[in-house]
Amino acid sequence: MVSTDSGSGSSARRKRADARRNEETLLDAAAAAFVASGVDVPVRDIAARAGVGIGTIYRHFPTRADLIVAVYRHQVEACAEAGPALLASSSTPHAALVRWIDLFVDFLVTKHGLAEALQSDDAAFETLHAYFIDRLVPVCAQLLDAAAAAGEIRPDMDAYELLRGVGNLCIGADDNPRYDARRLVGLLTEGLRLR
Amino acid sequence: MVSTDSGSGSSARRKRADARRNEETLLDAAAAAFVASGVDVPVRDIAARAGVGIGTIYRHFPTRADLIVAVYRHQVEACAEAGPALLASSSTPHAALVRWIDLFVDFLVTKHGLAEALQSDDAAFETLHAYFIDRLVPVCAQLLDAAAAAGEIRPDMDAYELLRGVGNLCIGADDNPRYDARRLVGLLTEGLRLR
DNA sequence: CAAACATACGGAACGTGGTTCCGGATGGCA
DNA sequence: TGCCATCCGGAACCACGTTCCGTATGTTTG
Repeated sequence: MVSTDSGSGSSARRKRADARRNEETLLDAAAAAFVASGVDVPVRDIAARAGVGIGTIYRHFPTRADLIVAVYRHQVEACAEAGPALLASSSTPHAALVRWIDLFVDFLVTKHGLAEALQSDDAAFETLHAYFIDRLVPVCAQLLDAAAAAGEIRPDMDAYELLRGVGNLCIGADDNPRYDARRLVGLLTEGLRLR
Repeated sequence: MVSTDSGSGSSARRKRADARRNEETLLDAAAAAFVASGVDVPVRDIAARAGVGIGTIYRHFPTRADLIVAVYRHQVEACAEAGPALLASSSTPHAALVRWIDLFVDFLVTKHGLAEALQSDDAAFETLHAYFIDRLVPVCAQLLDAAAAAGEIRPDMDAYELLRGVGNLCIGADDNPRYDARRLVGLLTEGLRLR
């Protein structure tokens, strides 16, 4: 589905060996650079870290967003797949929703600058934005629907809006002891509740 | 208190006439540019609009943050002063808090890019950040205290955290019909409520 | 009124970071 | 081994913030 033509792709023509090697190296270098300096680390730094030229990055990942998506794809997929699982294993749909959102928040606040990039209106991040929305909004909608059907939350909440809100609340959450995104998100889900 | 040495300042030495004129022109040009292209409009554009050189901007406003603060100072002051007034005129402290936050949200969502700049960790925006915090956190704290004393909200909410949260929720709120910051902020204040 | 000085102006120039482009290198294959 | 498609490196270009200094102009003083 999500054409991962890298790695051991079999469809289309096989890429040259050095190209595949470089793609791997780049993903590792980017992941390390993101941890060290945030997702807005200069492209040149990633290239240097990987020991390749700048052009090589752009050939493999046409935009910075593609690189970010590639680095975090596994984790986003895991988050998306956790939705239905939580719905099945939690005591109530609302509990599942809260836990799932916690998962999302945990993911965002531990990736320096990712929440910022996600909400940026810079055209370069369009792909990133689209990927998160495409993958996570349906999951969130399913959880919201279940909770609404169970009469636990107000029925008029839009999944896209909620996810953006949560994402926004995660901005600036790292290294700021005075700002606890989790608490605010908790307030939000509490406000969602019907009473 | 907030030394506005421009305009008709009397303390210290009087600035040269052309300098005072330019400062006025720049404030007008910046305000217009912010409306037209957001607060992150290129400095050169503001200079061109004002018909002055780039150096002139930097002499009057050493950082972009200083310019933004100067442009919006009146509105921020008005918002700050509205706090006690609302507390006196509203039926309950919680109502006053909600109305005051609405005021703040209205201000932020109508200034393209201001919410983003406010939460940016860019060192250049330090002054902007500090000004908003200094001026608005005490007001918000007063409203929170009153509502907490009245037993209307949970007593453990920090004013700084709440303001940052609200500010974050305002990011990307303009020209996006799918994202209504006001509704999410409403959810937040609802979640604050004791029940 | 004019000289002399302080103050302010304009914009070239520099640093940084993203992105493009193309001459040269190199893996895959006959 | 030789050829060609593919890929690599990094110089070069663009956009933007910011600095710096030679020049211009308001202001003061003789």
